Amino acid sequence: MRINYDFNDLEAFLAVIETGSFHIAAERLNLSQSAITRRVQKLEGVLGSTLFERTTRAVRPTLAAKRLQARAEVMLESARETTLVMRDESVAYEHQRSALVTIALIPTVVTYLLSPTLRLLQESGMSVRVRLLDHAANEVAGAVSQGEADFGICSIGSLEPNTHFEPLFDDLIVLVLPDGHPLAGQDQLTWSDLKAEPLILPARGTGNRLLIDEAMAKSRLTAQWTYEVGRSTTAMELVNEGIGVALLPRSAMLSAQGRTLVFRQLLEPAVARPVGLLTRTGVADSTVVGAFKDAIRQISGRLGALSL
Amino acid sequence: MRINYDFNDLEAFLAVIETGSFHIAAERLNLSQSAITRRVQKLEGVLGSTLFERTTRAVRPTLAAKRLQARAEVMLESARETTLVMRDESVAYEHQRSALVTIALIPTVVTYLLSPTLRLLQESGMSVRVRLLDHAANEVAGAVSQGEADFGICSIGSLEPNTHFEPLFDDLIVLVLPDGHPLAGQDQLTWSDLKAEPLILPARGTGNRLLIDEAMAKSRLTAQWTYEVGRSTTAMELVNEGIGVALLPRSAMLSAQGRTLVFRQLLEPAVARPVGLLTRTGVADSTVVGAFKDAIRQISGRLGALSL
DNA sequence: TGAAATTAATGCGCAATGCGCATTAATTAT
DNA sequence: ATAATTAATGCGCATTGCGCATTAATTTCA
Repeated sequence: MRINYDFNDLEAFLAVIETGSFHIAAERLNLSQSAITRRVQKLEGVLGSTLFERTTRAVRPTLAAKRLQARAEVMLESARETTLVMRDESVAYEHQRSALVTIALIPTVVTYLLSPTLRLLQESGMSVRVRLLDHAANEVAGAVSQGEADFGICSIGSLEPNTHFEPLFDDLIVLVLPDGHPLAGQDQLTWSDLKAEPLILPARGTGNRLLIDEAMAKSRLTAQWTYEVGRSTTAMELVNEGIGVALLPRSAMLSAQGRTLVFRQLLEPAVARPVGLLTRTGVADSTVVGAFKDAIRQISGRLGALSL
Repeated sequence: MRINYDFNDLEAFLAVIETGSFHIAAERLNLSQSAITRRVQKLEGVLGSTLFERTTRAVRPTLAAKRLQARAEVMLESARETTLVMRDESVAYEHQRSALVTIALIPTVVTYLLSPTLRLLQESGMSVRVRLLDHAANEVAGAVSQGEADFGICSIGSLEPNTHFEPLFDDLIVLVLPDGHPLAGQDQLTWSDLKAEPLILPARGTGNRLLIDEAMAKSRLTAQWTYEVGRSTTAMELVNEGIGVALLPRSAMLSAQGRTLVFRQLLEPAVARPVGLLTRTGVADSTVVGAFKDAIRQISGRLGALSL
């Protein structure tokens, strides 16, 4: 779809609605009145709506104009902000990074990997601020690629061209159930066992969702979800409250201790994703960042595979 | 501020970044390759950033380009939606959404409000898919304002001009501690008690963070955080693992049952944020959306204030 | 009631912008 | 070394956007 109006048309429109006059709007924007008329006429043509009921003596916005006003304001402000951000971002950004480690990570690895790492570094006397960008995997990759984070811990959902992935462990997709659920009585399940259950699935577009959709296709199931969530913690809350059953990474269950939740492996096919360090290529680590990575590798090697 | 680029420039830019090639992008948009080159050059000139590192054989987006990408996508989609809406094609748009409810919400209200609501609606026989956009408060407001969600449940961090906020309950900021912590022995604490603790704070730019910074300023404390996190669940994991103590909304503690965590109210000043329903103005609710909101109001009225 | 004042719409001509075609320059692949 | 590929640039033409001048319409005022 081609857009046949531009920000200057929106600017003229807003000036007219705010001043209630074409010629005053023209003065405001340092244009001629006829240029303002033409911009508004252009907008009316493209959008197919009369925006002002006007005489040579009075200008009144239509309902359509009122509906467009808020949108136009948002669009114009967004364009202004984008211009400013693109022109100013890099200097301020670089300056703020000197005393801080920023790690982008999927939240399910906090208990398993990050907490032991932070404890180890605390015990070794390291004192540094840590900013955690706890995102979904796609956003972790984006944050690393864009240099917002020094490095990432995620699964390889979407690799960016300027990043390198170092696997640490494999994370199985498991079925999360409330204790006492009929399916909890079996040690292992297949995807067909999900047929009659109200399902809680990860959001569209995530790597986990793609894997689940694939596995269901292999099992000739259609993905009949009832609830779709962005965060594994939300899913676990809903399971805990008896709303449904969820498909989640095994590592998410480490933060579920004390909950009346159980998990079961799904076979035919078993689904797993590698989780690891994501680093931007061509950028040297600071001493602190290198120490963080080494500590994570050490902890991961020590812990071994997640138990089932 | 005059905007000297337009939606077609953004469209060309996105086509190049998505295809990784000027001439493929040109094919996609039914333009010549030289027109694509010129549009990108124009954008680079206006925004003052090189967007692609390119040879005649390879095109790579710069960091600046990755930053611009998300913004450009939003701006272009907003313009497209505006065009459709103004042409009254929104009738078809609304029709496609009738079998699904999309709710944007801060995750801390899942246990307290959403699960009881979903259970109530399940018991009343309502069968509908629910998409949960479980975001930070600013993103909830954005999702509602842009029509991505039918409504939101959030605290009033950033109100968008086309939204209406209906308060449901007040959410206190509390100190979250591991059981057995020295400060856990007191029923109530002041902000000065935090001085010697490794602090886990919400991310910059969030409403909770602003409130906390304010309260610390009032107590003549500087915000000496050690860890900064995006999600309250990450904070709770870190507290549970003994990494530090966290400042979180009271409602977050409802999902901490079974954990060896306790919370304590902070006084002088006591800090609270109203949490409620966020609705886009000028848009009528479908029957299903109205039922969801009524159920939430009913549950909230029944539950009353969060206990301390 | 008629004349004056005001203001949006339109015609005209000129400058600016955007485009495709053809060509050049650069970079890979063979 | 040559061929193939692809982004950049020159050129000319069509389209778009503008201000000035004028027209048409609508109020205001004596």
